[in-house]
Amino acid sequence: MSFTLATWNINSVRLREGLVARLMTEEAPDVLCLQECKSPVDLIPLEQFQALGYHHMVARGQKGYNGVAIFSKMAIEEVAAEDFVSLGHARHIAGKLENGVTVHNFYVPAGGDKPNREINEKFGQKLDYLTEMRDYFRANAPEKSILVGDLNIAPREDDVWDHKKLLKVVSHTTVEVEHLADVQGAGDWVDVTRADIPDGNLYSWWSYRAPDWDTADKGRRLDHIWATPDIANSAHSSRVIRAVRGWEQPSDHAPVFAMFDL
DNA sequence: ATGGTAGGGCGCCTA
Repeated sequence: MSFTLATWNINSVRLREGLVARLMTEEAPDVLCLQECKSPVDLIPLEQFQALGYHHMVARGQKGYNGVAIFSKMAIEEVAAEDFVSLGHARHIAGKLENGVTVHNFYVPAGGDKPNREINEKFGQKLDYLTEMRDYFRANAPEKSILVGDLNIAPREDDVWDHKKLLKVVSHTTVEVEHLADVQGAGDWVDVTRADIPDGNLYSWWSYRAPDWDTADKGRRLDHIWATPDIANSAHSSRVIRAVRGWEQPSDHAPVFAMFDL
C-alpha cells in the first residue's frame, strides 16, 4: 500500500482556500498537513476540500493565529493535541490513519527576532517548546509514525542560502539546531527529505520581505518530514514544489512531499 | 542598525 503525504504552511487557509484546492487537484497527496491556518476549526472551508476527495480532517484552530490541520483521503482518528509550554496556541495535532500510520503535525513557535532568551521571551518559548517535544517523544516512543510541519529551524548548512550570515539569525542558530537534534534523537526520527535528497541546497521558505524571491533565492528549509525507522526505509520521491511559492497571492512557504510504500 | 512584506481584523501583534 502506497500513499503520498505533503506538509505546507498555508498562512491563512481561508484566504488561500483556492490554492489548497489547486494543490489537492494538481498534486493530490493522500494526506495534506497544513500549518498557520489562522482560523477557528469550524470556519475552515471543509466542504470544498471534501468535494475534492478529502473527506477526513483532524484540526486545532484559533482566531487569527497558528492553527494546524490534517486533511486526508483515508480515514483518520485524532490521537493527540498537545499544548507544549502551555501557550494556549493551536500548534499540534496528531491522527492515526486507517493504514495504521500516526501523523504528527507541528507548527513550532517562530521565536521572535533576537536569539537571546534574556531579552526575547519568544526565543525562550521556542527552545522550551522543543524541549517539551523531546520529553514527549521520550515518554511516548513513536512507532510507525510520521512527524511533519513548519519546525521553524533550518538545521543544515545547505538548508539556508548563507550559513555564516544566518548563524545569528533565529531559525539557524546553533542552540536551535541542537534543540531540534534532541527532538529528532528522542523519537529516533529519520529526516526523510534529507535521506532522499542528501546533497545540495534545499529550501521550503522565502521571505515576503525580500524582493525577487526566485532570483535572489534567499531561502531556508523550515518545513520537514520525518519518519520512524520502521517506515522511513519505505519513503521515496521527496520533493519541494517550489513553483507553488510563485502562484498568485502565495504563501511564503512551498509544500514538501514524500511517498511511502508500506 | 534598520526596514523591507504579508494576514487578521481594525490598533497592533505575529511571522
